[in-house]
Amino acid sequence: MVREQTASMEDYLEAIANLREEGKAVRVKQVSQVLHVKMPSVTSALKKLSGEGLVRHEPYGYIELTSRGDKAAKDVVGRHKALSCFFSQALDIDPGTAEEDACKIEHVISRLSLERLTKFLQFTQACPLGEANFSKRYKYYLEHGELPEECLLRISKVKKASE
Amino acid sequence: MVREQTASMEDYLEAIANLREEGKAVRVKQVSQVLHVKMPSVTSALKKLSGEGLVRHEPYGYIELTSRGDKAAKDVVGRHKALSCFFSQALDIDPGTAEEDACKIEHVISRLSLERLTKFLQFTQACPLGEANFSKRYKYYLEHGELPEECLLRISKVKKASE
DNA sequence: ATCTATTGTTAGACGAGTCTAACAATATTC
DNA sequence: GAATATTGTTAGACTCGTCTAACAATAGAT
Repeated sequence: MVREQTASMEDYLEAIANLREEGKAVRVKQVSQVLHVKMPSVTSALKKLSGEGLVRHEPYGYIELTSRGDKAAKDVVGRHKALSCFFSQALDIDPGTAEEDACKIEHVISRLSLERLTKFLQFTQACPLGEANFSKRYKYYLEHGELPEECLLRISKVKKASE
Repeated sequence: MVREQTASMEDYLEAIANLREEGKAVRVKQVSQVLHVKMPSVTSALKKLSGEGLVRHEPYGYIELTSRGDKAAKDVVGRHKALSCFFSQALDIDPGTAEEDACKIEHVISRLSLERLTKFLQFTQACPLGEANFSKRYKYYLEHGELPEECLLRISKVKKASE
């Protein structure tokens, strides 16, 4: 699946899908507010996306995604979630920054890197190595700039145990 | 330090800095080849960057960075290196993809996330937790889809040792 | 020193995406 | 149900960054 939409068009698809998800009426005004653009920009984007069969929109009516549009939107949303998850959980970034970065990076990251990022997150959460998990030790390292005592401690214990 | 350049202009600065670094003569042709754009695009970019005092360039002459331009370029290059390093080393992505992704993401990632990514990499490399380091275990997980034996094993050993 | 190949520049078109201004349709309110 | 407010559309300007085509300067070869 090649990336066939520009960053902007992906943003429109994503915004429509999110509004849909929140049960809100999807109208030009809403989209324009979410994306911080003026209404004519939305109209113009909708025209383009309709032309490509990703969106259904009669003038002055509600905005809907076609099944193809929905698929494309879900793809973007998935990328977004994976990224913001990675940033906030693995890197302990504040939600605001995590969102911001996800919004930008979602348009440019490769499939492979995204998949690996996800797996990395799963791994760090699945491989706790004792009572303190990886994330906790990382956060200690972030705060103090050096490895946590218990991390070094554990190494010596392991060595003893395997002797 | 706010991001004051567009992605394109950052690409030009970066390319000039890299060519410089490699000791090559920095000319319009070289830059155009590196960035896969035509020469008029380079000329036009140079005009813009000169106007902003980031580049020195007499018509038909060599291209140089001013000190401000150099600073800006070093900043981009630093972001690029941090990212490609993270992708290739922490996520075990092939160098080609790591480069590609770094090239895109370097223009949009926040300072904070970049810093954390770097620290994360340092941490995973500094916190080996025994003979097999974190990266190795992660790569095992990548290949086999489950935690390595020795990882689970170590946990029990640690538990035994601390009993 | 001239002729040719290469490199670089200028001019101008184009596509993408945004905006403002003006107008049109729909909703709301009295 | 007419007056007004809100929402949406159209038209057209603008920026950014790219391109092609045509021309100009420099470098290299004979």
